[in-house]
Amino acid sequence: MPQKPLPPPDPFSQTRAQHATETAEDYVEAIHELTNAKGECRVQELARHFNVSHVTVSRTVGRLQKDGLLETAPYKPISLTANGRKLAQRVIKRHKIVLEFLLALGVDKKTARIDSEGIEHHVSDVTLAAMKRFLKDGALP
Amino acid sequence: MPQKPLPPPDPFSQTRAQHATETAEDYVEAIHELTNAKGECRVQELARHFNVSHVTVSRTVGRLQKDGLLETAPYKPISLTANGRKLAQRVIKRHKIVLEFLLALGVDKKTARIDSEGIEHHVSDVTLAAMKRFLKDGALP
DNA sequence: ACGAAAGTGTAGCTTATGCTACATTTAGAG
DNA sequence: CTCTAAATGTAGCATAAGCTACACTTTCGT
Repeated sequence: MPQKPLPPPDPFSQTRAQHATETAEDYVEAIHELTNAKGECRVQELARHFNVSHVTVSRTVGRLQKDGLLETAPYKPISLTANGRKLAQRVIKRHKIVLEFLLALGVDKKTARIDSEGIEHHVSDVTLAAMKRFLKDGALP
Repeated sequence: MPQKPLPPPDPFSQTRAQHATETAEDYVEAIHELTNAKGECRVQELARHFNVSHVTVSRTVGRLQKDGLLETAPYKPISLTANGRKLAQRVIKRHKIVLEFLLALGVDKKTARIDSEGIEHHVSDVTLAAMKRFLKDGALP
């Protein structure tokens, strides 16, 4: 007999999940750098950094806390968890390589900065390795 | 005197708008190629192509029609408008350059295909020019 | 010509990301 | 110490993109 339709096995997926991941990466990266630069990281700072309202930041921070990437409390600063720090370090390293790669390619600094932020989330380990090789060898394989 | 708060001057912006643009680019690209390959483009084909439900495609197609990028009618195939075709050609050209660039960099075909789809939306004209130059000269400026 | 299968549309739910307006807390000036 | 300004939180709305379930067309085989 036809059973009751199974509960949604995959509540959200694909693009939505990917965007959520990109957001997480952007946030941990920013939190890591703002913390290093200013000693602590505040909602308002993130809002300025991303050029969005503090409300948007506040909600996203809540989600990332639920996901175990950061910790905070009402009216308190935001700090990364061990997991968050690990992710941040990976993301920052990747971002740096992409940026340097674009510069090596002859892209001007301002454009390279902008493009690298968009591109970084879509660079696989394989492509990242190719960029590193290029930066080191200055030539093709 | 404090006037009534102005009506929202910018109903949605930034990330949301950018994602919407990326979606538009992906769709016109796919529609252009599916039309070339199969003579016509159907909702179901797009759903298979993007690996999403036909409902998602249907809604997005409605928005893109409203935006003047394509035309369709209930139960009819989808075709690009002049604007849609123009956008598609730009996107396809850019995508092709990014893909060839990654291949030239030594990235394997499968990875290059995947990464180029993520990267293409974030490559500015400046960076695209740098990639073209690299493909042509095979060296740095 | 009819009935089933495939395709498409509609209703309604979810999450993620934006916003404004308003409430609350914290911190700093006096 | 108080009182205000800045920061943060909450309520409530919008859009975009994902889904399932169900209804309706089209198409195609028999």
